Amino acid sequence: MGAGLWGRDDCRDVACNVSTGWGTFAGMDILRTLQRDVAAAVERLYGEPVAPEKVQINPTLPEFTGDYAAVLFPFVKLARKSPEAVGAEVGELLQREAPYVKGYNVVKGFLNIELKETFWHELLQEVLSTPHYGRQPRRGERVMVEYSSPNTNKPLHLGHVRNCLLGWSCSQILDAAGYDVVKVQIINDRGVAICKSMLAWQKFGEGRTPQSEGIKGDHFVGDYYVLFERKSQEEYEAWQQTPEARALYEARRKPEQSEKDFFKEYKNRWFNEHSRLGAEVRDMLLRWEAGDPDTLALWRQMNNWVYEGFEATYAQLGVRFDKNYYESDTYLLGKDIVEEGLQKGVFFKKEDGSVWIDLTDAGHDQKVVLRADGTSVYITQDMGTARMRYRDFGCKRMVYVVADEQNYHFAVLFETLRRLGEPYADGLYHLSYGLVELPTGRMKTREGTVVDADDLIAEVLRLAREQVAERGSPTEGPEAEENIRRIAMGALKFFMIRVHPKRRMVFNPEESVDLQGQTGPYIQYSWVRIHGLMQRIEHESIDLSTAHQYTDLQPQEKELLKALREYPSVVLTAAQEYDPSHVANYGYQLAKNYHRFWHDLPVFNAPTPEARAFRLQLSRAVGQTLQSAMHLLGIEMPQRM
RNA sequence: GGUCCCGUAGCUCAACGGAUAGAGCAACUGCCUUCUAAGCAGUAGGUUACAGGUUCGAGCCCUGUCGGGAUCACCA
Repeated sequence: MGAGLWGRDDCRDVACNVSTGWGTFAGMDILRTLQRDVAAAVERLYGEPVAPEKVQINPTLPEFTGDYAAVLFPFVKLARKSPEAVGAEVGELLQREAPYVKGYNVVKGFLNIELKETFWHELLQEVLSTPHYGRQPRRGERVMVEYSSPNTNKPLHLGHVRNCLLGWSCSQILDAAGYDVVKVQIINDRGVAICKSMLAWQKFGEGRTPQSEGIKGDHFVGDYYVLFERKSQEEYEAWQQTPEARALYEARRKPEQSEKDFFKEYKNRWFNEHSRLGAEVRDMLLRWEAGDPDTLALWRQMNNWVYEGFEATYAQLGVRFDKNYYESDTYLLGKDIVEEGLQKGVFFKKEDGSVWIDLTDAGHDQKVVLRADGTSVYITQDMGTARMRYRDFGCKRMVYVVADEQNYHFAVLFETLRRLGEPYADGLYHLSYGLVELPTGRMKTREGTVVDADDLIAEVLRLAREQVAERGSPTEGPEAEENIRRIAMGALKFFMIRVHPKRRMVFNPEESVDLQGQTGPYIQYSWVRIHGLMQRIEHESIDLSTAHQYTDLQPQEKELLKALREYPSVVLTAAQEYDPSHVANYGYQLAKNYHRFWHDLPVFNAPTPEARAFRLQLSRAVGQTLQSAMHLLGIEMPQRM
């Protein structure tokens, strides 16, 4: 540090990017260049070394002149001068020595730097000539992303939609950031819940199938789950009238407790101790665990129906998985780790034989990791699957996309794995997202307010079709169908992804998804405009080689270029923070800048051939970047709107 | 009660500790005889829940208070 300012060595990164021809300094690294040169200037002027990363560079606000602003407050103390004086001195030095500076001005403690026009041309050229602009080189490191993770007793709902969209976009972003991403889901295919569906089908199904009834398999199986709950409720209500129930009520009711409240509270106990259906379900679960062939056959049949249904929904959402894990394969895992943890002294055994971990010093409680009877609990299984996945893929990072209800569970799981010394423990991340609520509050199965994923998608498609028809665009034929699908899903996806994952979000199915304003279609529309221009270039064979001769750059054009420059760092930030909303909001900003540019400045009808060439090139760069950014969110561009 | 998350315009959301807190929706005004008006421009809307503190500078960091949510199962 502090070796000469603007010496030969520096020339490489600052300026001499000669290979591209007409450029004289690197465009994309302008922030680092400014950081370094401002730091060097401060050091030269005031004799104190300054770390370049301490220099803060922001885009200049639109109401001031200049392109980028250096924040000078941190240096006024060591300079022993006013912020204005520091700005003037640093600005003067930069303008004299740095080849890329056109001018400067100082407002309060901000040094606004105006860049020469060659900088902007260089920047545009870099964006256009970089293959897959925004993608980082491969790191040779694997990351696993677990998302969706449904139960097989009911269809996917609104919450799964947010989960899937987050999981998918997060995977895409990590991929763009250079990781090799392995996308997995863990399917909860066993347990009491699916047995309820199985039993109801066995008793009341009369051999019906999804095919015979013409409904999706997941809905078909889900309907039997609901049927079971209904029959069970009927049985319960009948039971409440029996002498046995009356006696229990009189004996156990708390003072002030109403009959209704008492029986509501008693339901689980009743199901386990008195219910005939309950006994049958438990019996079925036992037969399943014992490997009874008939039970297993039924179980496979019903789950396969569900998987067919899930596949259809996943296809609509545009999400895929590299591997499925099934709870039926993993629910016994983790016991070896418990044994190991006992030996390491990470776990301890209580008198009854149950095994625990004490996390009180980490701000958590004591937690059971193995029951007294030697059977696993939820967290045992998660420890086991974590290790299995690490063996399967060697991922040192694993991301769990799971709703924030389970924050505590994952905090405990990760801390436990850390203490066990698992090699991937520091790379575990819970991508916790807030529940999707309806305007009326939380979705409740019992109240029938659950928004079904397939219904939701159908509704959004219907709305998009309506809008397309209203604008007089074609709605018939495969191409129109595909455009409608892209617009509809673009709207839905953008709506859900643009919100920070951690926030709870309110979703109004009535108004469903807007197609105007800060939306997916707004972004798609800007791309469609560009797409139209690109097609004209083809047809009319326009000469774009004079773009660099364009001199009179407009503010709208600079704004676009500034936004383009940010794209790679936005992708990196989104990957580091596991937060796709950054990319969504960036896409909106870029589209907004483009719409303004389009409105204010003629492209094809630009005043000069150079201006036209430049604006077409600029449009192309924006189009590519928009498409790339939306691709990271799983949003596809329609050919026309 | 303990722990964690969230409180920003009527609504839905932004804002690496930086300049006068920004967008969209809803409301009101304008702009299609020039590349698609799913667009653009404008008006109005704010004590960033509240009170202190840290510093050149706080919506953001710290402390407390008040509201909302989640969780604190040998359920998954």
